[in-house]
Amino acid sequence: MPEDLSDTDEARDWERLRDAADAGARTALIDRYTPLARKIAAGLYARRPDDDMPFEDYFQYGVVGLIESVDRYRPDSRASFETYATYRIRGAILNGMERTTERRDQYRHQRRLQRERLESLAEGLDERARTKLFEEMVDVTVEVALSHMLADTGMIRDPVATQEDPAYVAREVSELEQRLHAALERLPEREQLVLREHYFKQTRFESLTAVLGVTKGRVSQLHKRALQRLRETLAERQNFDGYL
DNA sequence: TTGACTGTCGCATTAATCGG
DNA sequence: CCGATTAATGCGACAGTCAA
Repeated sequence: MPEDLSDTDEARDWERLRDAADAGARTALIDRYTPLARKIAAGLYARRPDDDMPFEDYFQYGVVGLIESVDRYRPDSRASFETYATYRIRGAILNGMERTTERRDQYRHQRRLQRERLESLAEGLDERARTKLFEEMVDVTVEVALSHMLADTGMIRDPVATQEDPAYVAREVSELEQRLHAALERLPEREQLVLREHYFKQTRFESLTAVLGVTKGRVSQLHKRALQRLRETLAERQNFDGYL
């Protein structure tokens, strides 16, 4: 975050975000407060009960909370954004820790896969590799976002249910959720199923073989293809790089 | 006690291949 | 060409062994 961003810039960003749903303003605001998320994550990390979760994940959950904050905060509300966001960021990290404890094994496994993907790019950063790195970042982000949201809400919110359930009507759905949901909806049925089962219910590929009537090798291929499609869809619309 | 080594398990991924 | 299977591969976690 640039140090010289003035309060005026920030006020203008809030205005652009609220009035015009300006993606650039949104990213700027997220960038501006990322250090806050890092600070809160560091505080919680220092008092961590165990070593199950690496710092990057505290931070990652913090950023998710920050994004939610930016999307839901009303500039004209009484509380300052920092106060509002601090509460949410903290909550997001604590939720993340709780879920992590509950699903330790699945979590570790998932992390390994994510790490692999990024580490495979660590060497020889020429221009082509950089492009690829960005694509991989989007890919990993999609996975992290999916596991976070699907696990958190039980399911990406169903638009039909949203209309019928007053509790949901009142609740704002974040832009990222909407995008993911839209992208997910566009996937072929079987690929959707793989993602929903795998990320929401932590269903192993082996168990999906019975549901889909295919072997786990095929499930893996469907999973890979689904992520690829999601990545392409999300990359079409820009600004996804603001999420990590 | 410790830490290096080895084997095994459970999992996802991938290359090769098949069949419609 | 596309969807699917099979077999091989790779990886982390974990447990057991054994010498230092």
